[in-house]
Amino acid sequence: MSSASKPTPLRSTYRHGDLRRVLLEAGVELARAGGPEAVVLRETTRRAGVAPNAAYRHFENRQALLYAVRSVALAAVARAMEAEMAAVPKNLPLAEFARANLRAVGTGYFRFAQAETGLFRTAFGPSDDLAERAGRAPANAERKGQSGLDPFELLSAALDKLVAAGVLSPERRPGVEFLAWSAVHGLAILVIDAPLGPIPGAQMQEIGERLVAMVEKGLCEK
Amino acid sequence: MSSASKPTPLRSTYRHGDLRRVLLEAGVELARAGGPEAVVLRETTRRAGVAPNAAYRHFENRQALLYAVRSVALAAVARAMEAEMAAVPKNLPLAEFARANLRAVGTGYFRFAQAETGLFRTAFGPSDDLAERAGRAPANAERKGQSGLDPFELLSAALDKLVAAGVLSPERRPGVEFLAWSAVHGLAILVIDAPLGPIPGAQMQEIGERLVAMVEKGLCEK
DNA sequence: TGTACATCAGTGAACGCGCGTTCACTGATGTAC
DNA sequence: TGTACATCAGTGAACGCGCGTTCACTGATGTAC
Repeated sequence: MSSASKPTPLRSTYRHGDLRRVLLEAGVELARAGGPEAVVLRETTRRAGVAPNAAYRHFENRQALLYAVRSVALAAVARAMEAEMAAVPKNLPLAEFARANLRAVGTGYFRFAQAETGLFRTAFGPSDDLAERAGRAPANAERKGQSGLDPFELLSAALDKLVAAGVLSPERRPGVEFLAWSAVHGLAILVIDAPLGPIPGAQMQEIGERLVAMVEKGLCEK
Repeated sequence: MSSASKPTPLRSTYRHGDLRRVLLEAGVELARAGGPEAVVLRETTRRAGVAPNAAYRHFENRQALLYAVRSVALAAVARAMEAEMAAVPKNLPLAEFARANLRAVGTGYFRFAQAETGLFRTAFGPSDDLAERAGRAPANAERKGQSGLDPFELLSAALDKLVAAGVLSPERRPGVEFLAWSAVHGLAILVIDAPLGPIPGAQMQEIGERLVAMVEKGLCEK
């Protein structure tokens, strides 16, 4: 047991004890820096200071690790949205509160996309596994925020509040989350990928506000 | 020169004569089937019936090939939008025509995303080369439609028409393309990646219409 | 019209890379007696 | 309290894969004379 020659022991025991968590955290770190395609088994184990195949004791394969990371990322998005919602003044009139709440959902989402691009892309990027898309991976406690809701459920709840406050008519309610989500997600992509060319940062904030206003207006008014 | 033993000659001359075009077409085909990450040098040359390194006579590297493919994809999007716009009745009142024109831009874009997902993702996917993002690859004739406008320019033109028709006030005009683009692009992503889970195809068409209506309303009304 | 020659498009072989995954193993741990 | 043993988390080595890219080459083409 000559321990001096090893490059970085990082752990004195033969058994790790908490490798699953450490691998997951390393995977999240990779996702944060490089998006879903950066979540790679070999690098993950390297960071955990462990042999590449050790991961197979805790994850069936690379895809399974990526799922776990994605759940963490989704939870992070949810928490960012919740934080934004928590900043909405509680003493507003009902209708106004409901609107502010929806705006908070949008800006929370949007800000997270700006601040944590890699995690955002991991959370919402294409799931290359068709099984997941087909719904084989259903509701997952891991992907939720403190409120117990995932990002999409937070949006739905905000829209329900809008109906309850009489701002959005009930018959227009069904499917509205898809419209709202499309707009905000599209803006997030605009910021992340800049497919239309770079946008001056100064303009960005204003565009975000105008977009949310557009959604609110386009959705609610007769 | 025993030609019988070769697996598939595909070409009798030693020189190809038109390899650049053939490589580009093979690359487009790969993009069509698998998006930007499928545009891979070795497979492209394989399809062209040529040694892998032959590509370097025509493209500096893989990235250069991908750019060329992206330009073709952008031109295809532009043509799809133009086709949709051409279907707008010419005899409508000015304001109505301008609105219909904007809707055509949106639905053309959206339909292309549905019909040609791989090319769409190639056209608008993240450009992993920062140089391109920074603007080193400026206006490119290749990426335009018959009208000489690229997809983004088509959208801008439609919005200008909206102003000219008095539907959109001039002071609200600046930056509006980003709002409109965000909404429609977000919907396209919704369809392609289904990050919110599968959406019944029947609902899809309706959602598309409602989204475009939302944009129109949210943009124009006071 | 015929011949010598420069050009340069495509060849063949090889490189190093990092990846996911499988195999037979080893040795620390915790439990049963 | 002490010993034998089963468990199973992590090891070490290896596999095959497809990729981008570089090298020195070869031989068909078109031009100059």
